[in-house]
Amino acid sequence: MHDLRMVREHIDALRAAMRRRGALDALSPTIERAIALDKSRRETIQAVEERKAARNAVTQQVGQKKRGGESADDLQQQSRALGDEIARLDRELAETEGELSALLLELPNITLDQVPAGGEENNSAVRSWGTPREGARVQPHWEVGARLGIIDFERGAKISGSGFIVFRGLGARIVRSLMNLMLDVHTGQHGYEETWVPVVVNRASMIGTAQLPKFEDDMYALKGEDAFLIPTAEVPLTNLYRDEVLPESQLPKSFTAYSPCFRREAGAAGKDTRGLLRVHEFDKVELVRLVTPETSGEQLEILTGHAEKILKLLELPYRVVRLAAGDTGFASAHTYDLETFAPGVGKWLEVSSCSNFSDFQARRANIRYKPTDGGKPRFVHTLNGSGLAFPRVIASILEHHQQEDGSVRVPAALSTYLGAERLV
RNA sequence: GGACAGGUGGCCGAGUGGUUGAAGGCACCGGUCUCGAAAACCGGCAUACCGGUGAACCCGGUAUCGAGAGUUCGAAUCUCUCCCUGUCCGCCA
Repeated sequence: MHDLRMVREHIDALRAAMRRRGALDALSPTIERAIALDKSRRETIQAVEERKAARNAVTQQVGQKKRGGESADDLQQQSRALGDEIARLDRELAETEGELSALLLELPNITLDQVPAGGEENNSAVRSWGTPREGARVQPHWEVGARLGIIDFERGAKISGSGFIVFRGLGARIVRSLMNLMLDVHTGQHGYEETWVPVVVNRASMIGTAQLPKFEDDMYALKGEDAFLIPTAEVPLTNLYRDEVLPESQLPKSFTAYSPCFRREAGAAGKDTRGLLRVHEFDKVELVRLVTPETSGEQLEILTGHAEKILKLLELPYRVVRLAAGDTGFASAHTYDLETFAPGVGKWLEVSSCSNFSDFQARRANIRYKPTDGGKPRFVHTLNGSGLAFPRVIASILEHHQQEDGSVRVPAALSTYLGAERLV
């Protein structure tokens, strides 16, 4: 969400930012309407506050007269009349502010200077690690998984529906091992606080991290309650300090959590339907950081490095892609996608998306910090990234580490947890 | 799920219709005192929004006592709904 004053005073910058996202045409009416509403909002505020001040003066006189035993019928009459006007203006104001804040929630974040304008075609790899493997003789992961008996797609679909997976035997154990590996590295080497959070959250939390109101169709909503299954642990983790003020000395705060993630993928029907590439429920270890505004740029580099570390440990070649403005998520100001190559499907798979949200989420969620120098509370900057998402990592492992004989080599960092060096 | 009891400023806590944004205390900041510190004493100490030509400061106004709605000339105080917390009972992994 944007600061109303910023919208008012830097409207050109806002328009330019929307243009870089390729969304100016679509959002221009929203911006114009917001500006108009802001103007009428302030006019109404002035009108209503003037009357409130008048009424306050009158009712005080009523009080004095009554205490003196006098009647105050005329004053009461006057106050009642003012009250009627106030009620009318208050309704008008509520209506205006309701529409205005709804509009503000629809505007995406402003991307940072280093983010190129335009869409996906302007994404650029900023670095890469390892060598993507030639894939002609590599079996896709869904065939490997079925052949080894570690992934049961059919029964997942039977018990839950398409896009739900059952891992079995060593497959299930791989999930548990990935969870332990990632949490151990992020807590032990990267200094994150390990957390275990609810996967059901309320509407306020979903608005705080900007899944709502725009993406409600992609969320699993609980029947009979205003609550949702999380699409990522980003939601509970970032909202931990919603409506709180942290001492600056506690920043940066960093949290990691394993959680299942639930996504309806409403807009993606028919895309990546095979295998593990796009499922409705998956597992992930998430990284979240709350930092001071001055440091969020460097903090994104740090966080991205933490996610990369896992790919290195799993010996999976990857590239780091800086997303162009039009491909950058709604709430993000700067995003790096981590993509690992899966030779069996012949695709780069996004296994992590590391973002700096600047103060966009902090403003919505009202997460602030008190500066050490004694200044007024300011909004923190929030960041998060997957570290990493399991299914595509598993797909990549099954394909990249596939051997000539069809078995799969387990990288050393993982085999410690798995208790097996090969999947046969 | 049922029955009670509660939700007031950073914290504790007073306040049941009218100069209450809110007593008192703690914490915090400044000062006096002291060689210095402690104690004592004095003073300060909420946030948001609107306006006063932009910013800083300042000034005026409005709102805020869990949230929302209502009664009233006037609500922290009365009524209703909801949320949350505590205690007891029931149920349950």
